[in-house]
Amino acid sequence: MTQIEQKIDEIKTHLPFLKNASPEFFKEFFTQARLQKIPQGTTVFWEGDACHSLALLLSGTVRVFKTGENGREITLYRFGAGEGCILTASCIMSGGDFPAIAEVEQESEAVIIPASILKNWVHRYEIWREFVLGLLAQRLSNVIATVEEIAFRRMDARLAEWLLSNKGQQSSVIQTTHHKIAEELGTAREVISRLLKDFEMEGSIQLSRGEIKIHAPDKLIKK
Amino acid sequence: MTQIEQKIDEIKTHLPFLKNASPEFFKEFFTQARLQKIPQGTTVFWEGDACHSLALLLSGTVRVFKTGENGREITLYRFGAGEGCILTASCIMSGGDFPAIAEVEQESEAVIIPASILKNWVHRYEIWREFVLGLLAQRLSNVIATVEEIAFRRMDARLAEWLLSNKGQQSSVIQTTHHKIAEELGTAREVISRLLKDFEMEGSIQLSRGEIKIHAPDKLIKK
DNA sequence: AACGGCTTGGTGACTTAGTTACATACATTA
DNA sequence: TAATGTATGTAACTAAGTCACCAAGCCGTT
Repeated sequence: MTQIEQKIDEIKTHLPFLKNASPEFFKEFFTQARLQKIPQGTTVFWEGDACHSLALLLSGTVRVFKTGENGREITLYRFGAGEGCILTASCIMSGGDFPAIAEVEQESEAVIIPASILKNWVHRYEIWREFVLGLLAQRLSNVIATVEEIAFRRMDARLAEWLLSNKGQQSSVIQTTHHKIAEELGTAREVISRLLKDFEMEGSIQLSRGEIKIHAPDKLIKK
Repeated sequence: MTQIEQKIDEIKTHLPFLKNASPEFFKEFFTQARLQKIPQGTTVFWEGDACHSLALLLSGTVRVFKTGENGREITLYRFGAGEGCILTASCIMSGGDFPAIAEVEQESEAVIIPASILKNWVHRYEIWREFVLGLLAQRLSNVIATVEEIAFRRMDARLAEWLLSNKGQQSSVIQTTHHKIAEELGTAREVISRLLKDFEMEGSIQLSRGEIKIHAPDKLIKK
């Protein structure tokens, strides 16, 4: 197996929709696709950017978020291997601007598809259409779920849930700062510190600098 | 001009994308399309519904909203003539459930397209694709704007804005209840009553049962 | 080790928003 | 006009967000 064949194989495992592609699309995809490593911390899109290309991730994760005047942030969703920044696709198709900020959280390797090619493929290949529409639909329901979260649920419940779904399988330790959690959930650092202190008081967790240890997950579930 | 020709003409003015349609698509559209009147108050979709057809509005408006356990509601967006319930299209294309509730606010006349036909057209007609993708992209950015609103902006500012954008051109009177405004903005009736009272105290508006009269729009703009 | 600067977390006081539980006021119809 | 239902007012309390500042831990330099 040549190096190129190996790479193609790797890309296929990360972008499963390619497995059902016609030979024609398959060939064209690999003719146009350009591989690129994107280092951690890179801002892929700024709010208001025109979109010139779509990134399909093979590895790493990207966080898409909004910022408010007061400097607070809220995460809309993240995407990882096999997914693309569908907001890009959305604004390529509709000609609008990118309405948020997208930042690479963990170093990513991505296939870059120029905007004009993306649009062309949407019209020519069913499999690509299905892929793009599927992602778009999924994002829409992600963001609607976010609206529901922040409109109706209490902060302590959201925080408890976040803690539970962000601990490792066995470890039960989370390495993060109060500030980062606040940006996840769209609130202020002080609010998170306060609630975490409460959780610590009731014995659910234990706090130390840059680290949260979960002692009683069952107590958190009940929130 | 026959009655049918007249109707076709009317539909064309409400669904402008048809003006650029190929004769082939045009013919098929009018073969499949079924006209239907939907009375006010009808719930078009319940949360969790499977979607069997898409409604394209010729007149009237539909409100799409979420409800929380405590009975509160929040409006995600509304759509009117020339637009379709794109969440339907989204879940038709991705096979998911409808993640919210859609209710007819003002009696509507709609063209009903069965799910299977919709999907078929997406693959066959560029003009239909553009239409569907355009709506989808627009909804996504609507809902993202909603997230920003509720995550970062103060209630008094949101209420002031709502009042200003819901008054008539000259009238400056809004016929509604505090309860309905609360459901628009995703908060409790008491909060709206309190803020409106404050606005009245400072002389911006005047309250009476079922009615809000705006006296000093400039004071509201500053919020 | 001592210093300074930076990051992280803690805290109190205050404002805004959401909840609970009623009390009134108005409007429609029996 | 009595009864009922809808709309609004309000007080008391809890939850969340803001502001101002402090303290502790961390890291590099001297």
